[in-house]
Amino acid sequence: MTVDATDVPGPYHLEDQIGFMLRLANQRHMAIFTEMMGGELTAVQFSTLVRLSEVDGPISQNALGRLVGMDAATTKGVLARLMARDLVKMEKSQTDKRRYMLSTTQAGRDLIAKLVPVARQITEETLAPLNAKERASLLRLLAKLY
Amino acid sequence: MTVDATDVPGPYHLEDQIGFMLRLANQRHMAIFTEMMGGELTAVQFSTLVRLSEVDGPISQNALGRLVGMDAATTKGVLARLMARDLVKMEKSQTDKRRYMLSTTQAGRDLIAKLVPVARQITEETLAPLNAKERASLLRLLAKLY
DNA sequence: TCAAATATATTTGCATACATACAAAACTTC
DNA sequence: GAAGTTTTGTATGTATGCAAATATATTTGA
Repeated sequence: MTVDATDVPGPYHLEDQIGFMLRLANQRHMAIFTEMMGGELTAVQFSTLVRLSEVDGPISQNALGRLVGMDAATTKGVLARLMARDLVKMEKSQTDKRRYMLSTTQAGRDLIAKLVPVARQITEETLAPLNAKERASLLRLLAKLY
Repeated sequence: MTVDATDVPGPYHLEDQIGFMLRLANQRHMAIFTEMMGGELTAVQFSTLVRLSEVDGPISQNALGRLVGMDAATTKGVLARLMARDLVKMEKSQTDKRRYMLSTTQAGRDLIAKLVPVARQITEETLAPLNAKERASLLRLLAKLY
């Protein structure tokens, strides 16, 4: 009877856990985002507005939420805040009475145009510790995880 | 006068942004964590309890929070929930009247012993799409980001 | 066609997470 | 040892994020 080293896991270090590291990296990014965006939009609000301006046909609330990776409850709150600032508008669908049809306002499109360059700088600042090859590698690996 | 291609940024795609990808990858991990942990502890509660059992000398609230990457306000809530379940205990420091000295209870240590194997499985499940080399690379790159 | 399954939206409750402001205690420095 | 700074803990408000329950409307399939 022999001992198999693979049966003996090493010590459990938080720093070796993907979840712990994802949380810390995300926190660092969020700090950079909040600071550089100067409180204009949160990261989720920005993503949502960018997506809506991309599809820019009218789209339902849930469908837009899915495109940004938010569940229905979260989506409702994010859109409520965007609408309160007149960056997004909502109309009842004629064909499907459950739906609201969402679209950007001119103010929403103007704000996106202004903030996209800032968002590029935020990405640059977050990735500053990595070279070009490492950046591509990281994005590729993250994309595999979901 | 010539045109420099580096002056013309390409289109802005959310999928190329590190922040968007970090958020999605983290979400996927959290879903796996919540499901496999069966509601015993949240990811942050687990990390906090593991850290506290590692240092296992008494430690102040803020100091523990910093070791897990939480701010003071978040730390307070997390510890309140762990204490309510008798996984952590708190005593007033004699030498520093501002401080609470935190330590794990026997129930806390027992729970950690039971859950560490589950946490290993959660990490494995989250990283399932990657081979060994990719996993090491991802952890290394994430560690550079904060 | 009508019942069952789906899709959409809302609401509530709980758990991070950060900004901000505050009070008390301890430390540093001159 | 007094003044200024730092640390610790608390409280509040805002913003995700998910689970679960509810209600309504649409689509599907037997």
